[in-house]
Amino acid sequence: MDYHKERPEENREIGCTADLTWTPLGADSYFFGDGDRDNTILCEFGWNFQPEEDDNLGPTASYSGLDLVDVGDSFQLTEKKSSQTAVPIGSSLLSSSLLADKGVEAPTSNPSVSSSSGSEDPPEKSTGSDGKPPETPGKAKKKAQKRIRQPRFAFMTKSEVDHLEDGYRWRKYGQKAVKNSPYPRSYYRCTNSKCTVKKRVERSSEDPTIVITTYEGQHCHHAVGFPRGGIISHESAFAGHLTNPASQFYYPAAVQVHQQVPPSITHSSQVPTIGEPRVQPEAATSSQLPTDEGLLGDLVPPGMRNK
DNA sequence: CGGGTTTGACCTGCGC
DNA sequence: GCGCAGGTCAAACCCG
Repeated sequence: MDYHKERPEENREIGCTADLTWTPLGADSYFFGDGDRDNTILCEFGWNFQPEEDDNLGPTASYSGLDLVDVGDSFQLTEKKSSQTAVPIGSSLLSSSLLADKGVEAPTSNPSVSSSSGSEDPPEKSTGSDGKPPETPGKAKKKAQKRIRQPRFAFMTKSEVDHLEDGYRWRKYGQKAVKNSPYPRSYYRCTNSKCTVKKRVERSSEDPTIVITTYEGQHCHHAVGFPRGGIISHESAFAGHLTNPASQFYYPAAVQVHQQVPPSITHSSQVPTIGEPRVQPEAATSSQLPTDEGLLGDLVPPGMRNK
């Protein structure tokens, strides 16, 4: 079942080639969900999405010349007519919180809580790879077991700057040219030594004004806070992005999220998430707060809610 | 001097 | 098996 929908603004077409439904969440966003499959995608100016299931009967969507394709344990954002993987996605914090908002048990995939068996190591140097000489234990371990993917999620943001402020401190550890794109992809790692969160930042080759940010993992610590006074209370991998005046963000107001939850979303409960323990401090915290506004609440400082 | 960035090399996964 | 592309490392460099 294919259908298309015109965005109210800019008349940008969002193509959808899956049996899913678009549910308006406000002027700039839609929920793209299929309750039966526990997949939810929040499309904003760019989009946030979360394949929430392990069985991954994911949707295939397209936006601005990109295809979102379910490829098993992750999603791929690929350029049309190209097999190149641009943004693989796992599960996202976004829906996690959103679901929590709905009183639905949020998926928990806390990378900080070492995933799958304590074998998961301090990622940092575990990849002693790069090694020329000796095979460090870490390397051996890495070879022994497949690299475990942390939950990921990505979103697109219209911004002039590549690296958006999100309340956390990041250290850039690499940059690579991306095939079929004139823009390089930057790799960042949370500066907190105990935190394994990483993020990739790249510009859309289709629309240079759009920055595609992909987060992997969840922070195991508090954000450093924002200059404008807000200390991020709960963990959110992207607790902000709103402090940069040069950026244009399209996060729907949390209120809207509450009010316009598409029925389908509520099905997104069981959502295990990549075989990780459910215990997740962050999620727990979120769901406990009566007035919690979910991740979007985390994202959007009160003063910014009604853009 | 400490912390962050740059950048070339290396490793790994995947498709052909 | 090979080549390509993505991802990571780490030395060199930069900056406050």
